Amino acid sequence: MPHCVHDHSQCKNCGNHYCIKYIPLFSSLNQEEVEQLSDSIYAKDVGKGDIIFSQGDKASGLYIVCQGKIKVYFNTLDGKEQILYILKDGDFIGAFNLLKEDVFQFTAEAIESTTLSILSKEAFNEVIISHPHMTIKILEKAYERIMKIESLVERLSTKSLDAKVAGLLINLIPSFGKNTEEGIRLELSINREEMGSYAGIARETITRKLRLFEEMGILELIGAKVILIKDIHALKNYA
Amino acid sequence: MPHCVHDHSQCKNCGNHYCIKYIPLFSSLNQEEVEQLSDSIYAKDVGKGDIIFSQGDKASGLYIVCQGKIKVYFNTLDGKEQILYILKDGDFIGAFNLLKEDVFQFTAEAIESTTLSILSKEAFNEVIISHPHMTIKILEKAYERIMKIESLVERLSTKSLDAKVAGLLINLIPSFGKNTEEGIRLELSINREEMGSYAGIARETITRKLRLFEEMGILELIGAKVILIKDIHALKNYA
DNA sequence: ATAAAAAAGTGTTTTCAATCACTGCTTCAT
DNA sequence: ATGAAGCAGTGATTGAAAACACTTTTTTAT
Repeated sequence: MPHCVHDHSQCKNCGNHYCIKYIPLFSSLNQEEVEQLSDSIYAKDVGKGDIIFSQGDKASGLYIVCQGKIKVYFNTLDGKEQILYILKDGDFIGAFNLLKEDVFQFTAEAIESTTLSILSKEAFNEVIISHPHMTIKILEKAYERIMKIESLVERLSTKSLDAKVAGLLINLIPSFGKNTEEGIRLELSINREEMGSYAGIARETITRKLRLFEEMGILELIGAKVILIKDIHALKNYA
Repeated sequence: MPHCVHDHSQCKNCGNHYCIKYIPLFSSLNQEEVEQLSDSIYAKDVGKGDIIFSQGDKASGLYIVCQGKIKVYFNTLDGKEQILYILKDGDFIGAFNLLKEDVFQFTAEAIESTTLSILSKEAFNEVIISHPHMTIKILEKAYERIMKIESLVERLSTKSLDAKVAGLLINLIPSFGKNTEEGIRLELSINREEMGSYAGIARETITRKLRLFEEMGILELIGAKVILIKDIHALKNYA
């Protein structure tokens, strides 16, 4: 279903007027440009566990997360999944693959109910040729992605498990964290297995290290899906 | 010393006429643009082991490798170095850091005698604003870098050491490999320690795994610095 | 050419996280 | 509401790579 341009009432998928303008990537476009683009952008709803694209698929579009969260991962030789990124509202994936005739090296899967905007390869190429300031915007996003993955390398290459788990938790804050009086509340939509596959360690080790941090008073485990980080400074000292 | 624009005789640093045009990043610029840029580009020679910039330094320029090789690494918590990239002729580093007011998260060190071209932050910002097709070129390079680092994550997250070492060797081919009749000859300017710090494993383990591959007939160790890959297909099967 | 220093190789020991095997706990569907 | 299935927690075991300690080789400097 195409995205709305003029009025909320025209769009069943999203709750915003002029919703394309609310996608950070397109925020610098004017009204006319937004209208042009709206014909090439389609919204798609996916549920938890749904695969958006798979390792090996030909890259055919730019996927923008409007609402929800997806994980991007690949399968290692030893049959495990390694998460590369967790994307939330405003993030996108697939742009760079469109510059070259290319195949996805990873799989994207929704970890909660998610609304995506999908821009076709053709429309994408047209936009970046005609809008240099958008190219710069994409370049800035590319840089963010480089920073993220370089810090993932940093976490993966650290031998200390304490540092890995602390680093993981800090990394999860932008995706799942909410500030409260007691501290930062992580409301996770990933399970222990997935936490492990993001940090590159075993599920059991995640459990044990979280318990360790809890015993030290750094955090509090509220059920399996909520972690209250009570002492962020102490945590940062580990990472 | 400024780069030559007009004639070899004006440039003591490099052996090419119009040498800026030989930097792939600038290959699309016309004569006039090259002349404009040449005032802002300086060449610098560094020797093996020289530090080009350090973790924590404010990013102040774009560093282009004209001739030679540099390693880009950071120090992990446990006091080890993790190599992120090995750059060779035509590669550059520091561009993305200039988009934001930013500090280098890693150190760059020459691993052999190297000639660099350094473009100031100001000149860089000017160029990318006024040359959209150069922005796209940088974006393409950004994508290459993303691909490289994502494949590093893939190698680091694989548990099997055989796969790590095989993956390392394959990764070193573009930097150090030469095709010969007997196979691919790696003439390394990094030592075993550095191979280890690129693959995220111990020096001794590199030694042992290389010996293993040699016993299997996949490669031949010619001294410490030369590796002849005799069976690239077998090697790829491991990675 | 030679000594000194750095790098590489090697056998042994140690360590610590993965794995295993199981129990307890949620979540989900009907 | 209830059973089933998936997820999380836990203690014991194991295995493999890191670390260690040393020798040998190579490189570097004088």
